[in-house]
Parts: sequence; C-alpha cells; structure tokens
Amino acid sequence: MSTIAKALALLDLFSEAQPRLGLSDLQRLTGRDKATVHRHLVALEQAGFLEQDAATRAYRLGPALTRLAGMRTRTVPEVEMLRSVIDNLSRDAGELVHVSRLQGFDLVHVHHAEEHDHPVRVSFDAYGLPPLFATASGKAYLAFSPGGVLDLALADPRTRLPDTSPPNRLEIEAELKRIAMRGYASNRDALRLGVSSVAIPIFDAASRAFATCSIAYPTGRGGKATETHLARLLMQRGEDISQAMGGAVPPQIAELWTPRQERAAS
Amino acid sequence: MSTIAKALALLDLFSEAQPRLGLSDLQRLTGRDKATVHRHLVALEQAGFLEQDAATRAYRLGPALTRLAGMRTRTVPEVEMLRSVIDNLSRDAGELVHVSRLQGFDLVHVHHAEEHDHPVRVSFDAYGLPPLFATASGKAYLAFSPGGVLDLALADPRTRLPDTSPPNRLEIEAELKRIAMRGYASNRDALRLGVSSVAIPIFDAASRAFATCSIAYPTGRGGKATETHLARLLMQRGEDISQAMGGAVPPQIAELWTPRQERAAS
DNA sequence: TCTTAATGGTTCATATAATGAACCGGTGGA
DNA sequence: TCCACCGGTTCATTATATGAACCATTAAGA
Repeated sequence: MSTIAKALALLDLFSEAQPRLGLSDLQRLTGRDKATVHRHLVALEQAGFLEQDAATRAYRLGPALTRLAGMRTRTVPEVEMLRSVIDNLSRDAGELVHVSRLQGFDLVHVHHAEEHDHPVRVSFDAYGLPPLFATASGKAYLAFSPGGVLDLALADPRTRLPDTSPPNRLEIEAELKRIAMRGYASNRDALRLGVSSVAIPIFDAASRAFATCSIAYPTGRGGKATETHLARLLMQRGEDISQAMGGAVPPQIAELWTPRQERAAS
Repeated sequence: MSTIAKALALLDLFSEAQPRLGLSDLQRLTGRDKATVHRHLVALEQAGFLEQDAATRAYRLGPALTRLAGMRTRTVPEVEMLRSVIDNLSRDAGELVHVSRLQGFDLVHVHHAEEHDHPVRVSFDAYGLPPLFATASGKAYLAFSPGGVLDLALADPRTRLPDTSPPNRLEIEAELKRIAMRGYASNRDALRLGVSSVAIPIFDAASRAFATCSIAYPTGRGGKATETHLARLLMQRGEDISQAMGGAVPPQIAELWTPRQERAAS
C-alpha cells in the first residue's frame, strides 16, 4: 500500500457520525504508528484536504475538497459522473438502467446503460418525455417531493397520457405515500405493454429530488420477487447515485434504503 | 516535499480551462519523472480522487471529491467553513468583515471578523436585520440577482428604513447596474452615521447569490481611495469566499473580480 | 496534592518504499 | 517506412517514510 493511499485512506474515516477526529482516534482506527499518521495529517492539512480546529486540535475535512468538487461538477458532464455507478448497477441487475432529469414536469433522458445477460430484455428507444404519472420514475419523483408539487403535476395535462382524464387524487396520494414508505416506485405495463420498472429519486446538494433512476425489465420475467430484488439493488446504490451527481440523500431516506447494519459496515 | 504533497499537487493542475490532462501533460507541468507521476496518478485514481477516461486515457477529477465535499458541507457549520478566509481578509484589510445570509429579504448575520490595527474602527453590534436598501450588502445581493428579485424587494416594506418612502425605482436600477458593472456595492453613512462599507455577493453551487460579504470602515478614515482599496481586497477574495461555502462564482463575474493575468498565475 | 494516563507532537537511526533511466508496445502523422 | 509521441512498466539505486522512544500539556483519580 503506497504512502499516498495510506494518507488518502485517512479521509475516508471521517463520517457524518464522526466528522471530527483527533490524532489518537485516527491512530487507533488505522492501527498505524502515531508519528506516521501525524505526518500524513500534516501533509493533508497543508494541501487543504483537512483542517485543524485551533481549540480542540481535532481534524476535519478541509476546504480544498469543496474547491475541487466544484471544479469537477463544473467540468465533468453529468453523464460522465454517473457512468461508472450506473454501468455497475446495470451489470449487477442484468437489466436496462435509466437516468432522467426533471425539466419542469418533463422527464428528459440523461444516461442509460444496458446489460446483455438476458436473451429477452427491454429495448431502449428514446420514447421522449413520458408522462409523469405513467412511469415509475415520475411517481418516485413525486413521492419524494414537497406536497405542492403534486398539485401542480395534477393540474398539468402533460403529466398524463394523452386523451385520459386526470388521475384520481386520493388514489395517487395513497400510492405516493406507499412509495415513500417502502423507498421505491414500481410500474407494471403502464407505459408500454410487457415492460415493468422500479425507480428511485436522485437528490441534489440541497437534498431535493431533481432526477430519477429506474430499472426496466420484461414483465414476463418475474413477479413480485423480481421487483423486490431489483428494487433492493437500486436502493443499495441510491446514495452512490446521488453522491455521484454532487447531491446528498436525506438521512431518513438513506436509512430506509440501506438498513443500519450495512451502513455501519461501510 | 513529501510524496503525499507531490501527489495532491497533481489535483491542483486540473482547472476549468484544462479539466482533462494526460500523463505527459502532467509530467511536463510538474517536471517530475514520468514513472513517478504515473504511480501517483494510479494511487489517486484508486482512491477515487481521479478517474481515467477509458477511451482517451486522460485523467479528470474523480467522484471521491464530491463525496467528501458533500460530507464536509453537511458536517462543518458554515461559520467554520468561512472562518479562515474571512479572518485573513479582515487581517489584510485591517477592518471589520461581515458575512450575512439572505433569509427572504432579511440579512441574517453568519460570521464576522475584526482586526485591531486601527485605533478607531467600526464596532460590531448585532444591529439585527438591517433593511436591504440601506446596506451595501443588500445592494450587492440585488445587483447580482435576477430582475424579478428587485420587484419583490421594492414591494416589501421591510427592505427600507422605517418611516421612509420606497426608493426611487429608476435611481435604484441605475445604481444596481453600476454595481454589476464594477463588481461591488458601496455605502457611505447610510445606515449608521460615520460608517461606510463595501460589499460583494456570495454565490451558491448553482451560481445564485445567496449571501454577502462586506467590509465596514469609519467614513472619516478615507475617501474614494480607501473604498477602492478595500473593494479590491474584497473582490480578490470573492472566489475563495464562495468556494469556501461550496459555491461557484459565475465566470464573467470571476473575470471582473480577478483580472486575466492574475487568474492565469494562480 | 501528587499520580497516572490520556492527549498532540517531535526526534533520529533504520528499513522500506519512492525514484528515474531505460525499455516496451501502440498510434498517428510525415 | 520512418519517426515521434503517447501511456505504461521494470529494477537497481537512493531518498524518504517509518516507528520506538521521547517531550509537553491537560485532566481526571486516589
């Protein structure tokens, strides 16, 4: 393990639970010699990756990180930021994975990845701008947005399939509540016959839903078991996806997506 | 120079102008041996601080940066994030520096720093919620916000001093335009007699003004020369301040604040 | 009050890990 | 075909990271 890797590994020890760590804490967590850890800390601090509280002498993550992260989000297109995590998800799921961003109430395509494991799989055509209420993505977005958004969506004719009446308000509210409870939205044959999907929202830096990620699979492939399996995969990657876009999943939803013991392990 | 510092210095070579750099580019920029640079790059990539484009083999800033930066903004209070840069600014200016955040049209105090160089200096009392139109900060915010914001501000009685009529619309528009042109707002004796100030906006991650930073000084101390001197100091630190809060200054304003040659040097 | 055990930080002989000249294989002009 | 440049690798040499022992300070505990 290179010296660089050892030093950078120190940064990963900082967490929401423990944002401030002292020299001894880090020495214990790493098992390395105190002098070694200290020199690493000094190097990281001089580069601005850590900063030291003058009073407590504890270390915390430094300003260089926000500077460089800002540079990244400005210079790297969002497609590139998503690619590795979405590709991995597609490989694990063996199905088509789909990321859309919300522009008004339009779901505009951002990125997709497909895996060729299954002989029969959902083909992706840019069937642009599907109505919000006809997709798992749309419902995932609405279920994790503030209340007023639903009212606006119900009023807008673009959110439903052409030549249909607005969705029943009480039914939709009940469904969105169920989605918010279990953490993901699902759909069976709603938009295209034979195509089912599961979806979760993607959150921005202010923890507001602004995009969605979905997995589409042939309805014929499986029943409830398939759905829950794919939803689990999706939710496990939920935090990675939001983080890749520079956002943050609200704590209670993160807890819903990845149960306590898994979070502790990571 | 430690190995860690050398590796981390590589990250600073990535910029908006050159977000993708190849091995040879980095080797030239650092003057170090190619093998050395390559091993550093691999270490950084494995830690997620860089990622390599599979096609071009060029490197770009990696996802670990956004992850850690998000952690920082969530765990470190904004006061702490500002402290070092504001303290430095106060020391350089020798005057009271002041950061306020906008909540609706209220300027709420976030952080301040005072330097004791001058025997006579502006004393800070928490004269809470000064009206927008009576402060340099307020005008700096309005001058760098979308047009509609001014309309709302003019309509709100809280934005002006009690028992005064609303500001003349044309006059204000002309002043805000002048502020936007030169990059900073100024005030002489408007809110408190004997107190002048200069101010600039602070931008969030979406490059929207959401807070302000101002320097206050006794009006008696100097005339136009003092004002431009302090404004220059303020604008030079403008990018650092926004970046410290996790935000980004819009390019054209960054250019206005720090002329081309200085930017090239950094 | 004197002890003890934490804390953060430093020193310097030692050993390990970083270094760089030379090398490889591939690609894209001239 | 040649040549230059690219990203990447190898291995003897050397410089650098390492860690046991040390110091100074603080805060309980007896």
